[in-house]
Parts: sequence; C-alpha cells; structure tokens
Amino acid sequence: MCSRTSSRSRTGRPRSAEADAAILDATRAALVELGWSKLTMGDVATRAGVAKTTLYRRWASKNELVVDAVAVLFDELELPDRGSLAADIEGVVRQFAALLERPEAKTALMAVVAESTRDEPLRQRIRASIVERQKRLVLQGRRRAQERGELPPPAPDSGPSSGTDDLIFDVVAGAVVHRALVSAEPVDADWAQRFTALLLGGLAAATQG
Amino acid sequence: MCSRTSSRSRTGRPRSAEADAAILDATRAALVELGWSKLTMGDVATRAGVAKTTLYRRWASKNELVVDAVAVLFDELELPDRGSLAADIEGVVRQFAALLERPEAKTALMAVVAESTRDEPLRQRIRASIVERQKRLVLQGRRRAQERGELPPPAPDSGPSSGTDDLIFDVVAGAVVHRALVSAEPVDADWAQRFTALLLGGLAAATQG
Amino acid sequence: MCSRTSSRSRTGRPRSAEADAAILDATRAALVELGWSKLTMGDVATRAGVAKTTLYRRWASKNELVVDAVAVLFDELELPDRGSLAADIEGVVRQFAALLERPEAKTALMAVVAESTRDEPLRQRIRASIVERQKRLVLQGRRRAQERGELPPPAPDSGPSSGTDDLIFDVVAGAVVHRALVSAEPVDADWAQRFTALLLGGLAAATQG
Amino acid sequence: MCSRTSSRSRTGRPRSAEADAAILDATRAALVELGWSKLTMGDVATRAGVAKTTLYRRWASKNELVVDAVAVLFDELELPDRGSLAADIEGVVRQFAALLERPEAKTALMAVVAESTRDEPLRQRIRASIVERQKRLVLQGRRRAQERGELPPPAPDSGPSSGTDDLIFDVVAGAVVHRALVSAEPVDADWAQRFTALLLGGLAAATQG
DNA sequence: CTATAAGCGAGACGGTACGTCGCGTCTTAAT
DNA sequence: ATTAAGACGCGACGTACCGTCTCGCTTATAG
Repeated sequence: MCSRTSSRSRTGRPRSAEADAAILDATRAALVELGWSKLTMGDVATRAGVAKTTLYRRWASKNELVVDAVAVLFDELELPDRGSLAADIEGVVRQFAALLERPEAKTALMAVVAESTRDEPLRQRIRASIVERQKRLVLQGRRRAQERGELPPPAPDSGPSSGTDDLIFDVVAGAVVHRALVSAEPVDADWAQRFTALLLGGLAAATQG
Repeated sequence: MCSRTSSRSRTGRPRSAEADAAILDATRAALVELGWSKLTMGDVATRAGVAKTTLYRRWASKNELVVDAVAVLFDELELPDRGSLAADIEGVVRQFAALLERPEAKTALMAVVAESTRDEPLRQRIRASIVERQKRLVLQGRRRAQERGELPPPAPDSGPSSGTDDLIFDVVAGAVVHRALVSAEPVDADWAQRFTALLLGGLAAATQG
Repeated sequence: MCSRTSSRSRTGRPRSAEADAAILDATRAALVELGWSKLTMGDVATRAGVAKTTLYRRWASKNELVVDAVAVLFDELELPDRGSLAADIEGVVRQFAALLERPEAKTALMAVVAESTRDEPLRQRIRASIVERQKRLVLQGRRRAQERGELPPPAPDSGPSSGTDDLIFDVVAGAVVHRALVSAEPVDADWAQRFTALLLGGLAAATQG
Repeated sequence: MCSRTSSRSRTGRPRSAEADAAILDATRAALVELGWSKLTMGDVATRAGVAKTTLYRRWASKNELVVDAVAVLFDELELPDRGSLAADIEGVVRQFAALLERPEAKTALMAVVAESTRDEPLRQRIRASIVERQKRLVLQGRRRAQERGELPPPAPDSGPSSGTDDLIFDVVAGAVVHRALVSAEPVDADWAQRFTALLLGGLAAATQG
C-alpha cells in the first residue's frame, strides 16, 4: 500500500490513518455505483472527504488504488473444513462465486487484470494482493485432502507448491470467473457440483494413471 | 457490426465500406501499439484516414468498436481433426492460447468483458461476436468424439447443446484465459497436455459414473 | 442575387424559382427565432424544405444569404410627401426605426456590417442591396425640399449626389441605429422630433453661414 | 471584467493575474490577425500560453471576452481642452474615428453589438465597459462649454445627464460609426469639420428656439 | 516554546480526449 | 442539370478528468 520506509524522517505532520480507510471505502462505493470505467479520482476524493493531493500522495494511479480497495474483499475467502475434498472444492467455488457477484469485485477484477497485461508492476501488485490470497486456498485444500488420505502424500522432494497446484488453480478460478463474467450464468449449487465432479474425476485419473 | 436493416432508406450517399475496414484495421493497430486504455477514438480515426464523425456514425463507443475489431480474430479459430479427442482438445487449447498471445487480443479481451459487467448490450455483442465463435468449437469437438465412439452418443431428445457443453466450455476457456492473463504463465505443450489429461479424466469419470 | 448569365446553357432541369423564395423566407424566420449567430445553413435548408446543395448552388455563404434575405425589408422604405422637410425627416426616421425593431433586421444588420469590415465583396453587396436603398430617401427628401423652396436649389454643376447628402445620410442613419441598437432606447415621436429639430437647425445654419 | 467579490473564498490557489492580461492581449492580437468571425477560443488560449479551461473559467463566451479585450481601447479616449466647443467636438470625432480604424476595434465593435441584440447581459456589459466610457466625453464637453459660456448653464434641477446629452451622444457616435463602418469612407479633417458645423448649428438653433 | 517540516483542503493550472455540431463537398438515385 | 437525402473530411466547440501546483492552515517532532 502506501509504503513508508522505516528510515523515513520522523518530523512533520503524520499521515491520517482515517483518510486511508475513508479513501478505500469511497473507492468501493464508487465502484458499486459507477463501475470501473466511470470511477474518477476526483470523485473518490470527494466521497472520502479528502483533497485530491491526499489521494495522490498515497496511490500513484487509479489502478493501484482499486487493486488495494478490492484486495481486502479477498481476505474473506476461507476454507472451512467440510469433511471431504469434494465438499471443500464446492465450498471454495461457491465462495469465490459469491465474491464475484459483488458489483465492486465484478467490475474491478477483470478491469485491473486487463490493465495488467501492459503494466508489469500492476501485475505484481495484483498477484501479491489478490492472486496469492486465492491460491492459498488451493494449497490448503490439497494439504487437507492429503492428510485425510484422499490424495497421495506429497513427493518428499517437492516444495510447498507444485505445477499441479497451479493447474488446479487456473482451472478452478478460470472456470468460475468465466462462468460468472463471460457466460454470465449463475454459479449455483448444481453447477458447482457438476464442476467438482469433473475436477475430482480428472484428479483421480491423473493420480492413478 | 453496423447492421443496416433491409428497410433502410435508399436515398443519400451510401456509407463507405472501405472506411469500415480501415477503421477496424486501425483499431487493431492502435490496440497493439497503445493498448486498450490509451486507445483513443481520435487516434483511431486519424490512423484510418477518416473523420471522427464517421467513426461515431458507425460505432457508439470505444467498447463496441473494439469488440468488432477483435471479433474477426476469433474467425481464425478452427478445429482440424487430429484423430482423437485428446489431440483435438490440445489443439484448441494451443490455438486459443496463441490467439491470447496477440497483443491486440490480450489487452482488449478482458477489458471489454470488464465493461460488459455493467453494459448488457455490450455483453450481448460480445456473446454473439466472440463467445459463440469459441463455443462452436466445443460442440464440434464433442460431436466428432461421439462419431469416433470416444464419447457416448447424444441422448435422442437433447438439443444441439447441453449443460455439459457449457461446463466444458467454461472450464476450457476459463482455464486458458486464467493461465495466460492472470497467472501470466505460458500455455505450452506441457501445460496443454496436463490440462487435457485432467479434463479427459474428468469426462471419463462423469460418463462412467 | 443568384445571377444566371444570359448565355447559360439551356439543357438540364431548370432551377426551381419556388426554392429561392422558400429559402429567403426560411432565412428570415430563422433570424427571428435564432438570431444571426445561431442561424445555420442546414437549419435554413430544412425549414425551406430544400437540400443543402440547393442552397449552396445559389448562395456561397451565410453572409450573402442573409444580406439578400434582409434586403427586401428595405424595399418597404418610402418617403411619402408629408408637406414639409421636417415632417419628411421625422417620417423617415420613424420608418427606419420601425424597421430596426423587427428582430430579423436588428440581429442581421449589424452582424453583416461587422463581417463586411473584413470582406470587401460583402461590403459591396450590402452597399448595393441595403445602403443605396436608404440613401435614395435622403436624395429624394432633399430634392423635394428644394422644390418646396425649403432648401436652396442645387448648384448647377453638381451631380445627383453631394458630400452634404452623404453627411446627412450618415448622421440620420447613424443616429437612429445607435439609438436603437447601442443605446437600446426607443426611437419614439419625441426623440424623432428633437433629432429632426437638431438636424434642421444645423442645415439652416450651414445654408445661411 | 471577471469581478471577484470581496467575500470570495480565501482557500485554494488564487487565479493568475498574468493569465488575465495574457488572454486579453492574445484576444486583441487574434482580432487583428483573424477578425471576429475567425477568432476561436482555442487559438486565443494557445496564443496566451494558457489552457482552454483557464479561459472558460474567466469568461463564459467569446462575446464577453472580446468586449473586455476591446474595452480597454476606449480608456484611451480623452477630451483635451482645445479652447472651444467646436474644436473639442472635432477632437473627439477624430479620436473616435482613429479608434475605429484599429482593426481589432473595427471587427469587434459591430459584432458584439449585433450579438447584444439577443443577449441582454452582454448589452449591459457593453454599456458599462464601452458605451459609458464614450458618453463620459459628451458630458465633459458639454460641461466645459457651459463653463466657457458657449452653452447656457444647466437647469438648476437637472441631474448630471439629460435627454439632450443622450441625443448628442447618439448623433456623434452614430454618425462616426456609420461613416467609418457602413459608408466605409474616411473620417478626415474635412468631414469632421462639416459634421461639427452641422451639429453646432443644430445646437445653437435648439438653444435659441 | 519556538522552528521546522510534512500533511491537509481547496481550487487554479496546463493538458488531453471527449462526443457533438456546423461547415461546405461529395455521391447516390430520382426527376 | 437539378433535386432530396445523407455520408464525408474537417475544425471548433464546451466539458470532464488528469496529475501538478500553489495557497493558507494544521499538526507533529526537534531544538
């Protein structure tokens, strides 16, 4: 976020912590009301009751601001233990889908990813703030399934992550996003179940084969 | 595109067909050079050797223009018969990934989808111009696999499409897009193979179960 | 107006005479409704039920069109014999003032004169169409006063016009226009009387001195 | 000009006074080079080295801007005491005529008056900025002539101005403008002398009668 | 207890792009 | 050849945001 190096001068008026929160709240509110493309920095500043200079002192651009504003939504993602891998997958699918139904997430997520295709620093920020938060769930779910014995134990020389984790992540996140935003169809219980069955079947085949 | 109903007035100077082509070419060139967010209507008009008004007479907004400009890229997608369902899937995955590596597609696709979350007509346009073009390949691949006997024949009372087709489509397209644009990792032969194995395993399990 | 040389080709469809009248009527109507600066060629064409090309075939610019449209108003100016020079002057003053109260004249006259300061051909057109029509009244009034014996007879070697005529013309027309448009005060009977007294007094002094 | 009331907000960056001057200078320069009808706000802004928004923040329209730009020319008008009423009148006539020969005044004056026929606020602005500045000279000249005894002293109950002042003003200003801009003839020493003789004769007759 | 320094709200600033309007020209098919 | 219709290249419009700047003021720590 607005990183202040520790070696920074200690004199002068400190930045207002309330302003930070007000700005992020205002950003989410503006996303809900206006959507990504009609959100303006001036409007956010006005909503937050803050001067434009205050805003620019903290975030260099609309993209970074929105990433930070939306990132906290992804903190809510959790993986409560539902007893089986299938139930866990269905849970995370439904949870992610619920997130994507929130208008601020829906409009912002694809937009910042689109911007990130031509802005590497932004891509890093998205990865750190959003993507890793999601990926964590995949690792956690896999580990839990291995503990339950639903999946074979990890190869002893493998690190904390693996290519299969990446594959699963892209399949799960990609399918849900595509269903929700491109096909614009509901990610309901039925779809989640059918998707989970497909995924588990594939995993089983890969494990056995 | 700029559909002219057949009942349209016959009087007056007809619209230039060359202008249409020049504008779409210019739009793709601008996407490559500038990316979505820095593309301007004025710049496109200049590149196309056309007045701004001519551009606005045909497309109401940047969004619609870009959808039309990018849509033709999806005409190139084909499904040559590679002899097996696995090979066909790998083929379509690689083909779609190749498309997503083109800078004009990469920068435009997510952007217009993001916009479409708040613009239903735009979503319809995307569906008609882009999504259906992709989905066609899924149907074609499934039909071909059924002819080969790799998949059970269609239920006699089912229509040309099914819920499973939709599921497969979201999984394939979503996974490839997510891999390419969000994870920003290459969709290489290895990944395509592993993804195909996962998908086929899931399909087999679903068919047998 | 729209001069057609007599040696003009006789083939092809002849120009519509009705269109000419309709265009000039439409121009005056537009002047009344919109004023000079908001009058547009396209709007005049629409009002006249005529294509823009038809309009441009006859008049090269808005300025010329408006001069022609307004010029006919000045045909109404006459100098009925009221029995004395004073009465004649008052009459012409009131008549000219009445003309300047018509909104189409008010908005157009100063505007075209302003344009004519940088457009010599336009100035000539104004002179021929408008100014000479006014000046005629001065000559006529002077001649009539000389016939009545109110003014000394013309010098035998003088032409039909003189420097004094020009001076009188500028004073009368200038004062009325300034009163009506710049001071924006009514040219009522009282003012006309006081102005006439001033002018006649000056004429008498000049004649005697 | 752009009057700033004393109760104006004290916060925020104050407006640049230099910008005001630069804009008015640029406006006069553009009037000289291009004339009224080809003067554009964008061009003025560029010449002044100022953004278009800065210009619009101060003046709502081209009309008001031009009035302010031209108004300062009328500050130069003075009435040096030449010893007699006749000489004073000739002086003011020549001075006003000299002003009207400046291209920026010539092209702008009639144009804004024409616009003012449909724009009451503009008319007030012209009156305050330009007309009153001219009228002042008439009052001053009359007062001076009364001090000299060339004119009878003012009626004791009359205010600072009178209907006769207005009449004289319309006659002088109107005649000079008409001569210079409509008849487009030079206001030379001879014309000024003949005009002054006419006017003085009329005044004498009015005073005696 | 003052001096220094940064933060802050306000709003003017130089820019860039917008989407619209009017211009005057042109290309149709129909008189 | 002229007409109505309307597309065309062009240029200006007035507005909206951008990101920066200059104000006067506030709120901290350091001397």
